[in-house]
Amino acid sequence: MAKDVSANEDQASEAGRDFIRDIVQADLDAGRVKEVVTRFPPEPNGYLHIGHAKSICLNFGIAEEFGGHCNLRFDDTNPAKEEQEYIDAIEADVRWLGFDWGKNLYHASDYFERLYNWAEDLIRAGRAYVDDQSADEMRENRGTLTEPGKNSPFRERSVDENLDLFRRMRAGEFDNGARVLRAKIDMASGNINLRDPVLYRIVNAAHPRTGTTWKIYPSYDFAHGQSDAIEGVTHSVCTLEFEDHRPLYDWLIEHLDVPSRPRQYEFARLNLTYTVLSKRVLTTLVRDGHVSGWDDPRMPTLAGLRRRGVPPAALRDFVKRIGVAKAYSTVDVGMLEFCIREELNRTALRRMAVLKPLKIVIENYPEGQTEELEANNHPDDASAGTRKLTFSRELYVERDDFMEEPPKKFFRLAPGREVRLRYAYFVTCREVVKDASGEVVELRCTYDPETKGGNAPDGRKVKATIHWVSAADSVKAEVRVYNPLFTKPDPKAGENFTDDLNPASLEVLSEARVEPALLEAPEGVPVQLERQGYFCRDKDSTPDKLVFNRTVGLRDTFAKDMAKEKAAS
RNA sequence: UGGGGAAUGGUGUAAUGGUAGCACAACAGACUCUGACUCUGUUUGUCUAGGUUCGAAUCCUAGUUCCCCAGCCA
Repeated sequence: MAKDVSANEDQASEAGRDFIRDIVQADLDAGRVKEVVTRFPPEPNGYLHIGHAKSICLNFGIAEEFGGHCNLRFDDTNPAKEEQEYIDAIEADVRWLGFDWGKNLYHASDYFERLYNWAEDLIRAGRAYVDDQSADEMRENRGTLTEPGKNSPFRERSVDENLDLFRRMRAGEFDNGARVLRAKIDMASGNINLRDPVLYRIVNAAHPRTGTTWKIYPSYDFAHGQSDAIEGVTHSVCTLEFEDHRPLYDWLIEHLDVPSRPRQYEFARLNLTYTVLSKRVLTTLVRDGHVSGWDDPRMPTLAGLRRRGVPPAALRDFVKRIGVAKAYSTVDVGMLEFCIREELNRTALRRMAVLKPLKIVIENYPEGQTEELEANNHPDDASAGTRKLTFSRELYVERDDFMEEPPKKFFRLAPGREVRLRYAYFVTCREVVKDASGEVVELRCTYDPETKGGNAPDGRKVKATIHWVSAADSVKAEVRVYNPLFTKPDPKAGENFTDDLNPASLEVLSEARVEPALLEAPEGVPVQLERQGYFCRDKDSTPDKLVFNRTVGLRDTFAKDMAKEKAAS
């Protein structure tokens, strides 16, 4: 790692304000809260993605900045969808992102008994009832967006009957879906969440933590606010789609004897161009094999980003830069790439590798001779040290660094042209060797021995410096280059989302050759392959086959100019 | 006349009645043993129409557009 790794974190301390932090500050100033308590409350029914990173950074960030704490709480109220695998992955991902909940790890399921007792309280107060209607009947009687609903025929049951029925629900006397417990609020409310929302339903499924102890489970609405209250959460921060749940959240807190009074605030969730962050779509992508798994490097999951080589500091920086607001917005994925490059430019060691090799032979370099040349591990950080590169008569350069008929702005190798091999010598292309089909298979070159180390004593300049590896020493590797998973900036997230899937999201370069130092590259730690981008060794690597992932390419104004010219002509 | 939200350059986000700022992107240039990095400069914005005010992104009125809600999901 290069020096000054904490530079980004220092900037983080001067983190910008947003409307939520303003509210927190005002509550502190007014003495409404003494210690700020937030929570990150994932449901363990999938893997965390970059949208969750925004929420994690917000919740943990606020707690940290105001000297409070943030709980990690699993909202595990629906055993039909939840699995231990997800619980484990979520904990690992939050830690990886750089946050520590200390001893503040909780589960909504820890509160099942207390929640149940509160439900009985509500029944005794005449504010909840057991409804025998089927799901279909309930839907019909709920009304529509513009028409009020109709009261359930079971709405006026006696407290005793409700209590008896609810206890029997708990005891497992009824089938899935036979009855539910509902809050008695207002079937004519314009807010559909207030039309007697379901508080408990019967679910016959094993819960990852409570097993088969419970036959009934609280709904999100009944569990969330009360869990916040139990934990002393002061600021319950969630996304915009819960805005019209807030009246219900408040109603429950008001009518229950809870130990504290949390408040809910909502912010806009993250959207990214060329990316889908819907859990349903991500799950389908994995299940139907469109990607290799939750940690496929093309996935926007934290596991995928980690495997791809994205440093957690880059993600934190990204979240800081995009801000927090209530306006619906879609962030350009280019912003993310910028944050990744910025972090990696500072921290990643430099190496050389040729992705699409083209052999060159230095005709005037003695056969069998080799020599060691010194190369910097980081251009801006001498403490990163140097390494040796082996130069020899036969080398590989990048195919894209040679053109037989170069256009005007192409500065690299071409017949008769002299370029610099990085850290080595000036070489001149003398002859182009082609195979029967006319494809260039080899370049015959000469080198200037006077230019050792990369500079000419006569002061002559060269317009390009290109990377290379030695033919004998370099190691074969597979390099996986990732393109966006979707072809459109605003891909469909509905049933037919596969229409927008990018068939070329994965490019495998199986003939790459890397310098020997890369044999020791640790998995997941990116290096810069000079002039190309940031890459890290993938977990698929074996002792005889190295596999690298491209995290992100370097900015490439040349390629951009060429593309523009091509488009113009 | 169902309820709840949101509108500031291409994108994201500030400005809480007083010079519309920052970042990304884009463009032009400098530098360069990475066509990277870095540096310099430039372009581009307050949804619309009225009103209040010395002064409006901000306040008022009317409109427009977009998002969320009719799970026994969260």
